[in-house]
Order: sequence, then structure tokens, then C-alpha cells
Amino acid sequence: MKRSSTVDNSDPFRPNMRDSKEWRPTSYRSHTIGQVIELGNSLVGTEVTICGYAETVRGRGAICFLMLRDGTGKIQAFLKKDNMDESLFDSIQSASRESTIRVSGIVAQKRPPKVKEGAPTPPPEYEVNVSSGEILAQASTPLPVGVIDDVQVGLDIRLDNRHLDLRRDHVNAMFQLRSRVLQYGREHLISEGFQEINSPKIIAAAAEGGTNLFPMKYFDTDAYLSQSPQLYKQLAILGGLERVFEIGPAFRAEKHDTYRHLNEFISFDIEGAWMDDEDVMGVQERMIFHIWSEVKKNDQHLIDAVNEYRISQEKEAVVVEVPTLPFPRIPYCDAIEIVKEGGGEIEWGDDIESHHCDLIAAKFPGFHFIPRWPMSMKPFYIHHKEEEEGASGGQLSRGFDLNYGRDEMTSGGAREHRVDILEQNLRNMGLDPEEFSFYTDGFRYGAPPHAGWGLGVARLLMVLTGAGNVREVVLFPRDRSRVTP
RNA sequence: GCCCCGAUGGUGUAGUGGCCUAUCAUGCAGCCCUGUCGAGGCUGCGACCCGGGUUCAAAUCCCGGUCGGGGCGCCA
Repeated sequence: MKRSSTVDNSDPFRPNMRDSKEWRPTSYRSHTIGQVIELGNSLVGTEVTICGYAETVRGRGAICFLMLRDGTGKIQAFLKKDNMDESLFDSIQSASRESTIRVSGIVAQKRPPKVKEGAPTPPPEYEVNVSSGEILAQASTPLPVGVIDDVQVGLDIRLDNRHLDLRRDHVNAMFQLRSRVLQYGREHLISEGFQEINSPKIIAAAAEGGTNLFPMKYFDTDAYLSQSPQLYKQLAILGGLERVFEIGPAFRAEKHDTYRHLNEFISFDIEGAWMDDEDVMGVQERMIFHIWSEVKKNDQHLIDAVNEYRISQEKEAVVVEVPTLPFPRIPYCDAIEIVKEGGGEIEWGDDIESHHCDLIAAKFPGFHFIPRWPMSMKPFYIHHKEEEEGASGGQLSRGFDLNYGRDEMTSGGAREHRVDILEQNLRNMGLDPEEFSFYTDGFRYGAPPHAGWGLGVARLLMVLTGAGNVREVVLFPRDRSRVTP
């Protein structure tokens, strides 16, 4: 992982939004703005061509300051009427904010700003003394939502104008973090021998029962959008792929409307042969440890961009605290006791609801696993051992959840590999094994014991970025009332 | 599916029956300023969600609708 460690992130003009050192020139620009910032002094005196959005255009008369921003950073372009074509100068000077502009000129060290007496001298900054340029596309006015305006915009309006919302530093940073989280997660799983697969999203039958599926027409037959890759990743394991993962969409036609639910979401799934629930909990905690460690090591500038906004909103800054391994395991039976001790009304066999999770989170504020749920509360494909029973005699399962605070991140478990028990589980849950023959047939010819989990990517990002709503960390969220943009 | 709440310029807000030809900020338009950097100064523009009702009088009260917010259930 390459990363410049010399960049001063405290400087607002050097947000270092992306590591752009290796980007090649394109037809439109010789350098990214991030490169001009990072290379700084070594570029002084050389001509560069940069492109970006006009964040501000200041000054009237014979000089003009154009703050240009691209996806890698921001830099000031300095325009002087004497140094360039007069009509071009006039048109850039009167360009609307967020117009895209290309400028060419010599890199120079900026004149230092006036500082208060006794204040430290800021580090040197660079600018481009423009000699030529071009307005690539003029932005309409007024902007439907401000990019740098000092007003709070509601989430709904922001999502209607996501293309502009994304131009805001902290929003952009959150999506860069999302990409990093997926990258580090992949890296880790590949290092443990997992291979990436893609399962079908158009399916014929109810995959697991339970949640509602979106129906669709597949030519002349009825089909559904997949609610989970669960059964297909198991089939991949039965086929000898040993360790697989998939990062893909899942669709649920539930009419929920909360900060943590969407009707389309990205599920980060794994499945591994010859593994049980403990084994895959280990994979998960190591993967989260790796993600957090790498973000802390490489991406503090992105966290800083998020925090700069949070502080302006008088919210607490987020801190990337790498969790210690192993994560606490709080078996379901113990969790019930904790809820009871905390004054919650709950009995063995009840689901642990959000307000119950608050009581557990008071004792275990970070990531924690809740293994060994009652079999009756888990899907048919979850494995159980007959001899494992709860305090009141109910059958336990090898299913687990991973929670952070009050929120569930993951659901997983050891899978049932014994076909006769699998079919009995289906019947116990009121499902017809015949309808699942595409799945159960996979178990008839020798099946390895296996285990896996599914992780909600946006929920994990909520923890990392402090976002209070999954919609913040999903580009174009799909919820009960939103299918556009 | 259940419960609670809300809707005022492009954006975010103040306004709980007459003081509203509606507040403030931001924005936008224009002018002034030859190195700004949260630029500054001046002038102007722009709004009461829709439909019905109560009242001498409705942004304000009532009913319906639409859209949105919060909580719950369910889940990842």
C-alpha cells in the first residue's frame, strides 16, 4: 500500500482526497490537482494543465481567484487579465460555481495568507498562474443544493441531488472509505484462501422463505429477485470450491423504514468447507481487524474529512479504534440473562430486539458475537447438534449474529450438511422440501460440513464513519419510497 | 404493518388567529474593491405543500390528500 506519509492533513487546501500520484495524464489534463499539491515544490516553474469544478470564483476587475476541485483535491488558480486572453478571463471570472473548467499555467508558490500575530506560519501552498484555459461546461444557477454552502440540507433533498451531494468533501470521503473497506475485506479473504464468486440474482423460487421477495417476469415465467446468495454459495461449496465469497446485491420486499434497512443492499457473504461457526467467526473478526487496521494506517485523511464536517455540525469526531481479538462471544443464553439483569422483559426463545441490544451494548459496546441461538429462531439451513440444549431444554443451533452496539451487522452459522435433517428442518418450518430440490439435491452425493456468514456492508460503514443512516453510505439507496435517481 | 411528528424563497430556518405588503442565514443577480483565502461592503431577487372547511380575519385552527421525519416490528 503506497501512501505519502508527509502530507499535512490539517491544511484544508491539502485534503489529499485520493492517492493520485500514479495517475497518468489524460487528453484533458497533465496532472491531477492532487498531484500538483503533492509534488508541490518540485513543480514550481513548470506548466501544468488541470481540470476541475469551480468551487468559488472570487475577485472582480483585473484579477480573479478560481478555486478548482477535482476528485483528488483542490487548488487555487490565479488569473490576471494581463496574462491571458481578455474574453477568456472575463468568461472564467463570471463562470457560475461548479462549472467545469480547464486551465493551463505555471505552478508557483502562493503568497502566504495574513495570519494573526503569534499564529504559526502555515506550510507553503501552491497555485497555478493561469495563461490559458477553457470552460468545459457551465453550471446552471442556482444549485439545487450547495456544495460548500453553510446550510444543513435534509437527506431527502440531498439524495434527490446525489450527483451534487457527492461533491461535498465528507460525502466523497465516505464513498472512498466504502471502496477501501471492500478492498481490504477482499484482500483479507483472498489471503485466507477464499475466491470470489457471483451467484444469480434472478431466481425461480423462494430462497429461504420468510422475507418477501420482489416478483418479476422472466420472459414468460414468474421469477424473483434474490434475497440472499445463501443457497447458491452453499452449492458452490458442495461443488468443491472450498472457500468462497461474494459481494453483491440482495433484494427484500419488506416495508420497513428505518435508518438501517434498505430494499436493495450489498451483502458481503462468505462460505467455507470443513468449517464450523467458530471457524467463520474467526474469519470475520480477522477480516474486520484487517479492515480497521488498514483504514487507520492508510486512510486517516478520509476520516479527517468526515470529522471536519462532523465537528462543524457539533457532532463528536469518529475515531478508528482497531478492535482487539477475539471479539467477545455472548451466547444467546447469556445474552438473555444480561437483558433480564438490565431490567428487560425477555424469555428464552424470544428474539433479542433493538431495545434489548441496548442493554447488551451497555456491557459490550464494541463488536460482539451472539452465538448459539435457539434452532427455532434460525433458518432451516442452520446446523444444530442434538445434545446442545438451552437452560430450559430448547434445541440450540450453531447460528450466530455479530452486533456492534445495538445494531446487527452479520448473521451466520454452521450449515446443515446432513440431507435428511435438512429436509426435516424444511418441514419443521412449514416448507416443502420438493420445492428446494435444486438445493437439497446438492447434498445427496456427499456434503462437507461448512459454515459462513453474510455481512451488511452499509451497516459496517455506519460504524466506521459514524453515519447515522445507511442511506449516507449507499450511492443511490432504494427504500420503500425511493426508486430514483 | 403499527405508533408519534412535521411541511414557509433554490437550500436551511423564525413566526401558534389581526403586530406578516412574513424573520434570519445561505444562494442568485448586479455594483464597489488589483493577492483574495470562511474575503469584505452596498443594492436588488426569491417562499407560507395541495384541496375543502371554521372565522370579520388563517402561514397559524379543523378535515382529507400528498410528501417527508422519528420510533417499533422484521432483518443484513
